[in-house]
Amino acid sequence: MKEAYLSSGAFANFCGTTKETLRHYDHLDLLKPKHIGDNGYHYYEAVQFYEYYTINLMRMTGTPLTKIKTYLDNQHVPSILQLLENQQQELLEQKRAIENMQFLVRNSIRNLELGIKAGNSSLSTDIAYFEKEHLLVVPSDEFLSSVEGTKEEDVALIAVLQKFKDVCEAQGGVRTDYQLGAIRPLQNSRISGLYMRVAKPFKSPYYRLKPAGKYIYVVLKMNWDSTEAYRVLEKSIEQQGIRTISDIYAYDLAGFMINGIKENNMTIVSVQIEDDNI
Amino acid sequence: MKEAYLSSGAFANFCGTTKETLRHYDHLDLLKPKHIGDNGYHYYEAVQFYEYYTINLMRMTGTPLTKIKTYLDNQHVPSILQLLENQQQELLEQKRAIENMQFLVRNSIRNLELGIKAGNSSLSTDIAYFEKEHLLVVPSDEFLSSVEGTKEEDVALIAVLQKFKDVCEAQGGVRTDYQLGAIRPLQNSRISGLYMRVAKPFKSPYYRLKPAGKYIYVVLKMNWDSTEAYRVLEKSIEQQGIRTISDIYAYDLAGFMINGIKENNMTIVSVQIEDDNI
DNA sequence: GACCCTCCCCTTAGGGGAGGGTC
DNA sequence: GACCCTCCCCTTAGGGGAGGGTC
Repeated sequence: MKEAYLSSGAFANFCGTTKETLRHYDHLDLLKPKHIGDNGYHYYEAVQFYEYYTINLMRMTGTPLTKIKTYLDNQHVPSILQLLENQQQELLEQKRAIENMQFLVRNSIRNLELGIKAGNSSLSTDIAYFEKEHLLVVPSDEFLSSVEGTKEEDVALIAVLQKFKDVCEAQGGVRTDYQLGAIRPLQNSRISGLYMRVAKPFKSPYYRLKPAGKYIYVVLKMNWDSTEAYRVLEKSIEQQGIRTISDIYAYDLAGFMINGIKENNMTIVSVQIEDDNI
Repeated sequence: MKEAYLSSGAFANFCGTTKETLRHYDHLDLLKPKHIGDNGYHYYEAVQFYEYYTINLMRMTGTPLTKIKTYLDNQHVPSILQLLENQQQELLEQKRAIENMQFLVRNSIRNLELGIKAGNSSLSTDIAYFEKEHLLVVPSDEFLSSVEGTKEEDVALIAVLQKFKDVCEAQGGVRTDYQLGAIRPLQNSRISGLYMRVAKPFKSPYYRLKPAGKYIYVVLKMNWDSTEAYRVLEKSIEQQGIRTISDIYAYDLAGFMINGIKENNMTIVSVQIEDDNI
């Protein structure tokens, strides 16, 4: 029963890989068939599944095959333990990177859907319940001081992005999608700060919670200039006698994914209002 | 201010990549510098960071650069949305794969440390508190029937592994490290079933909880044959008048990582006992 | 007919210089 | 001195045949 050999194809199938891969490992002396028939056929034993499994595990975390070979060649318990601890660290980092991207992708989908839903034509306000968001807010004056003698529109994007990057790193790698938004008080043409959404709250004066609640908003499409959107929003608030409880948030919904074309541009401008309005 | 160009090196640094990568993207017409100086220098604009960022995101999930190019070339909102949803799916799968490996690595580390701690020399019993484990148990008779006319030692490993794989898959991808253990009733030389540890409980007659609690155990080293370990354990239980509340679990601690060498072999044989023993 | 073998050539996403010019 | 350019060659982990034999 012990000599229940598997042909290369059968063994590959059992391991969930291909003959070519096994062949490659054979050439590297990494995993060799236990027996070679007179016909030249490669035969593997079932227990070699564990060897393949080990190789696969190490490979998954990016260990090169040559390095794997040295580990397998001298099976030394402490160094295997060391390797495993490195693997564990590596896996943690990979997981973090994936969670980063998940945040990014989730945000992008949410933004695009919000923009698409808004329809294409009129610039009209609407009221909806918005979920809470965690923001990293940098006050305008921190940019203005870093780039001398400029008005806010002129602040170099590079300085802005660098600032956000620095803050994120200082907070130990806060997760953001680098999508910029602006905060402006009502009835005031000056932006008080720029923000990015982040995944979680963090301890810093740069953190601000954008609370869940009712918001009045307008989506501006196919146009870079948001002053018209601000105007429509403010007029609507005044005419309907709505009591607001936040500044104005302006946020680019199209995002970096499709920001190359003017027709794709979508900006949402919103203000939180008291729950009992309307 | 808008023409604040960045040299290739500065831009690469800002994006967290290298000049060579940017050069590669340039050649592929994937991300080209906004301006080329008379000296041949490549200059990028800060806003191109977002283009790099997009490329990087897609690349992270395995999208080939040529495909990324077609997406970027025709910025079409619905197809970008489609792409993002694929990315999301892909990220979920990658995360699952990583969690699989984390389970595997964590188990291996735990096992090796348990084995190392046990010391090298004597075959003596000890009592300790063990955490609960989730097991996938396949009764012996299911193997015996699948391989006709064999005793348990002779059951082909391939059939055993295949059986476990099938059960795992039938349960929707139950997570295991494929490390085999055996269950044997006390005072009985016949194994009642084989098991593997799994990450979580699952709904199936094959699932069994190995509860947390006090266990008496012995670690066997540098020896494949565990009958001696069984004997020592049973004798100890009898002599000390210990009241047991489980069958005997025999489990290979060295695992597939280092199972090539007899000197590395480590098997733990344990039985749960009543909490008020000793 | 389905499987297996041994060459042998090909791919993706860059990395690493050499040799020479630019800030 | 630090940075940048254009060739040009190299790498990892296999994939894809061609041409020919085996179960």
